[in-house]
Amino acid sequence: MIECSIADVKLYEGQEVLIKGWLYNKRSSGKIQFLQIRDGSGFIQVVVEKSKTSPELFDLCDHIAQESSINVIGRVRSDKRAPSGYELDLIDLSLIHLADDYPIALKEHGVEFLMDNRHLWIRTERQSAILRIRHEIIKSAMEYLNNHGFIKADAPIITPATCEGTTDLFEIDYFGESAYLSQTGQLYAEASAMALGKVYTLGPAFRAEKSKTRRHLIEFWMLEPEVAYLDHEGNLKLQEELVSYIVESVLKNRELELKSINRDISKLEEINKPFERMSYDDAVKILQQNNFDIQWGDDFGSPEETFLANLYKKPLFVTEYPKHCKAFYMQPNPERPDVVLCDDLLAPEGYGEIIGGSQRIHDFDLLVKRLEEENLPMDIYKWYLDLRKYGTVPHSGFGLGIERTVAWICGLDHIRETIPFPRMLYRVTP
RNA sequence: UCCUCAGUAGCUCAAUGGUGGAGCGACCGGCUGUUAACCGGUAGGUUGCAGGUUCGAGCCCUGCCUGGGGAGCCA
Repeated sequence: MIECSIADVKLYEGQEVLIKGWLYNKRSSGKIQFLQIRDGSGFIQVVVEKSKTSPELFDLCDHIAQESSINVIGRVRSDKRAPSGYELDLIDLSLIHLADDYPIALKEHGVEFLMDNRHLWIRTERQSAILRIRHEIIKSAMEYLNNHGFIKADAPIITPATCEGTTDLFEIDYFGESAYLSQTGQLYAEASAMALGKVYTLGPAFRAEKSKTRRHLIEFWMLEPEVAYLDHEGNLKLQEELVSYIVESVLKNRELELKSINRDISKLEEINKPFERMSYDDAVKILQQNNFDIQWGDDFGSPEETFLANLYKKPLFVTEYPKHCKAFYMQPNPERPDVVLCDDLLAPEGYGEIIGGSQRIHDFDLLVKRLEEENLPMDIYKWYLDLRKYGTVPHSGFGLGIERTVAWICGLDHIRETIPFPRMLYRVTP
């Protein structure tokens, strides 16, 4: 007897296999039953014919409730009618646990109901496919970086103060002192890059902002590469390479999942290097020509970003924003000190910003001046300023938002489906 | 925080100010190729909460609660 996963069933045509899984759905037609089962790796249909089954076994199959756990022994048969190309003819089945009335029907449900039942919703074909694609995105991103000499050097989640100075933080009691949940690992990644050269951090980021849109989570995951001796231009190239590699890997390794969520694959196949580029100056001109009420110096909102991104089929870099729109640590353009060497990477199809990156200020005096201009507390950044006192070098990095990348690659309407248990405004359960 | 929409059966939704219904799910029965199967039957309700208007309120008014979508902020 071969025990195998549903994903591997294709390797055992004509043979008997044991699958340990759950009953996903059931249809019956009197003397024939169709059990759809799942095991986490995929879905397959088990055919139960009355004429080929004992009365006890046939009756057992007829009474298994949705999401009951079962072990199925069956013979693998290829069948053109099956979505995955294979079916199992039942030989034996044992019931591990008979499920109670299952709340989630394979029908339409409302958002609130599904979110209340997120712990069960993730069992559905669509949600589990999205989570497998999320895994592929994280795996391939790490694979790319690992293969290019990067060291994974994670940043702390509990931090003493704000890194960027603006956004709201979650405060925690750290043995009587105030500490905060990290909103970015970047400053620590910069320190690690000075030790290890090329590094990345991967971890959750927390923003206590009352954002209530389809693009925002309170807790989201961010991949933040940081590279010593890398300039702005090199930073853009690294982002292009990484994102193209991720898209290629998903297309190559998650074809079934993309199909099962009805993703238009042709749109992903157009994603290749080089990506589109546009300076902030040009972006303002284009927006003004298209009747946006915007002046040089204004930051873009999402309607502006969406308009710009929709001009192209590939991701778009918008570069060199005005200094005052961006964080204190970004390096001004030496030839034009009113703008900084930064980029936002906007995903196509209206998915908006998936990366924010920049070359960092490496000059001690300039960094101090910027901290003063932003009225940030100097003592908290003492260790960060040390990096500019002991062998400072030009360096660059960026943050890739995992969930927004998943939403774009999967073509989802809402970011809440991109992570197993989303944390959103006013929702912390399940 | 602001703008906007919504709350009726376990779920998705109907119901002109005048006797609260249907589909799905559950349960019972029928059907040998179903793909969210189909057909027949049974059970299932404090219409989010509190007031008000009215002969009469699921429906109109006020307040509150909960949720959806959007803005700002950003990944």
